[in-house]
Amino acid sequence: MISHKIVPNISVDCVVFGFDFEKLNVLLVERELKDEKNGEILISDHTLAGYHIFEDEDLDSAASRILKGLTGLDNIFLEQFGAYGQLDRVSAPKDKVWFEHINKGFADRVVTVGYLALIDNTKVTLRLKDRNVSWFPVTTVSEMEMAFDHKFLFYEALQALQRKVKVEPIAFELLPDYFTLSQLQKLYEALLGTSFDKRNFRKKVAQMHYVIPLKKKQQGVAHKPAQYYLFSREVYEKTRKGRISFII
Amino acid sequence: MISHKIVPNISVDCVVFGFDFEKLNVLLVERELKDEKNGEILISDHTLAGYHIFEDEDLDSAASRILKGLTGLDNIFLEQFGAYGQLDRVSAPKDKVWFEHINKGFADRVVTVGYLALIDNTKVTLRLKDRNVSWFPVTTVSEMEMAFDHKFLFYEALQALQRKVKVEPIAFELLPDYFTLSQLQKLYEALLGTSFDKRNFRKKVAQMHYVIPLKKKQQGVAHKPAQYYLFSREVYEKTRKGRISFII
DNA sequence: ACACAATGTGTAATATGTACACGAACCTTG
DNA sequence: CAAGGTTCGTGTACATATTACACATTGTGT
Repeated sequence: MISHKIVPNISVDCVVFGFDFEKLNVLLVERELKDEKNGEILISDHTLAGYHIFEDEDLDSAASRILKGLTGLDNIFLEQFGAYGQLDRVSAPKDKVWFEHINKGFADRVVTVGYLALIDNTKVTLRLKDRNVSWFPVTTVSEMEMAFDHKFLFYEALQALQRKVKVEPIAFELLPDYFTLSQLQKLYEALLGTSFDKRNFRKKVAQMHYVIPLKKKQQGVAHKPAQYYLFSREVYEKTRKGRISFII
Repeated sequence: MISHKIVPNISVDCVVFGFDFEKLNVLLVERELKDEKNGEILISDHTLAGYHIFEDEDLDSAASRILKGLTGLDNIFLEQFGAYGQLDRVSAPKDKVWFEHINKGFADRVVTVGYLALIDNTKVTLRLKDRNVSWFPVTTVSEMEMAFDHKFLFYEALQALQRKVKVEPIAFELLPDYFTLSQLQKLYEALLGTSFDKRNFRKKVAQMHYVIPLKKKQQGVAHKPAQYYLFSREVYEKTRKGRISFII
C-alpha cells in the first residue's frame, strides 16, 4: 500500500512526446488558478506533467505513476534526462503564488528529476479529453506561456531526445507496432528538423536488419499502398555491431 | 555567504576519472568508522566523493564545491549522469550504521544526483595525500568493497562516459593541454576497452581538424620523439558537421 | 657504433554516403 | 471506364570512409 505522503522538496516532471504521422507533439497540462472569492483567473498557462514523489516510491515509479494517470498506459518508454535544482526555479510572481498554494510552504526549493517519455499516439487518444491535458506541436512551444522553468525543461528533453535518437533505436517507441517507411522517415525528419532523400533513407534502413518488412500492405489509400514494417528489438540486440548510427 | 545548512534528503556524488597515460583511474574516498569507545574499526571501505547539498546552492554548485575541496581545482569538466532514488540505497547493515551516524535520522531515503568528472591528472597530484582519497584503476573497482550503491553508481558513470566519449570530444578533458597521438590512442583504448590500429587511428584523427599539431616535440625520451598536439574547442565548434563519430 | 624503443607513414580492397528521376499501383472524378 | 492525382518503390555513378597490414626513422643509452 502506498502512503501518498509526499516528499516536499523532490518532484518528477515528464516531457511526453507523441507523433501523429505529421509532426512531433508534446503533452502539456493546462494550469489554472482562480481566486477563491471572486473566481477571477489568476494564472492560466501550461505545465509539464509532474508531481512530488511519495516517501515510499522510487523516482522511476513516480514517473510511471504520473504517466499511468495521464494516459492509462503502463510500459511506456521512460528515461531520465536530468535533475534540476536551481534556486530560482520558482521565480516568476505567478509561480510563487501557485507554489504557495500547492506547496503550503513545505520547502523553499524543489529539485525535480526530468523524465522523457515516448508514446505511441495510436494507443492513447481517449482519456485525455476529460482532463485539462492535450497535445501541442513541439514547434509551437516556443510561443507558449509555461510555468516555472518548464519551458527550459522541455527544451532540455527535446535536446536529449534528438541526441539519443541518433544513437539508439528509440524513435520506434513513437510509432505503432507496424509502420511504413515513409512514416519512419517523416518521424526522423520531425525529430531532427531535417529532411532526407527517400532513396538514401531507405538504403540506410535496409542495413538495419531489425526493421523487418511484413507481408501486409496499406489498405484504402488513394495511391500505391505502402508496405508495413516492424521493429524487432530482439534482432536489434543480437545484430548491433556498436557501429550503427541512426543519423541518416 | 553560504549557510552550510544541508538538505537532508538530497546529495550529489561525483565519479571522478583520471588518466595516467596508461590506464583510467577513479578517485575514491576511504571510509572508516571506529567504535567511539574502544576504537575498533566498524567499517572500512570506499565511497564516491559526495555530500548533501546545501539549502542555498544548486546541484551543480554542490558538485563543484566537492571537487574543489578534493582537488583544489575549479573549472573541472562536470556533467550529470543520473539521479538515483531507490528506496534501498542504504540497505547493507554497515551502511545503516554509517547512515545513522552521519545523517542523524534526518531522512529515510536520500536521492543522489550523480556527476561525472574528468580531470587532467597532470594538474592535480598533491592535495590528495593529506586526505583519505586516492586513485584506483577502474579495472580494479569490481573487486573493491564499496559503500551504499556506490559501486553501481560508478558503473553507471563509466557507461555514461563510454557512451559520451564516442560522440563528443570530452576525452581531451583527461589529457594535458598538449599530448601525443599515442597518448590519445591509449586514452581511447583505456576508455573503451578496445585497441586500435595505429595508422587507422591517426587517419581518423587527421579528419578531426580540431586536433592540431604543434611545433613542439617530446624531449628526453629514449626513442624517436613524438609530436605534440592540441585540442581546439573553437575549431571543433566551428567545423563540426554533426556527423563526426568518435568511435574509431 | 650498435642495440633499443616508440614514432610516423601508404596502399589496395571494401563499404558507406550522396546526389539525383521516373515508372508502378491504387483511388477518385467525370 | 479513362484520365488524373498521389504516394510508393527503385538504381547508378561518384566521392568518402573503413579496414587490414609492415617497415624505415629518430632519438637515447651503453
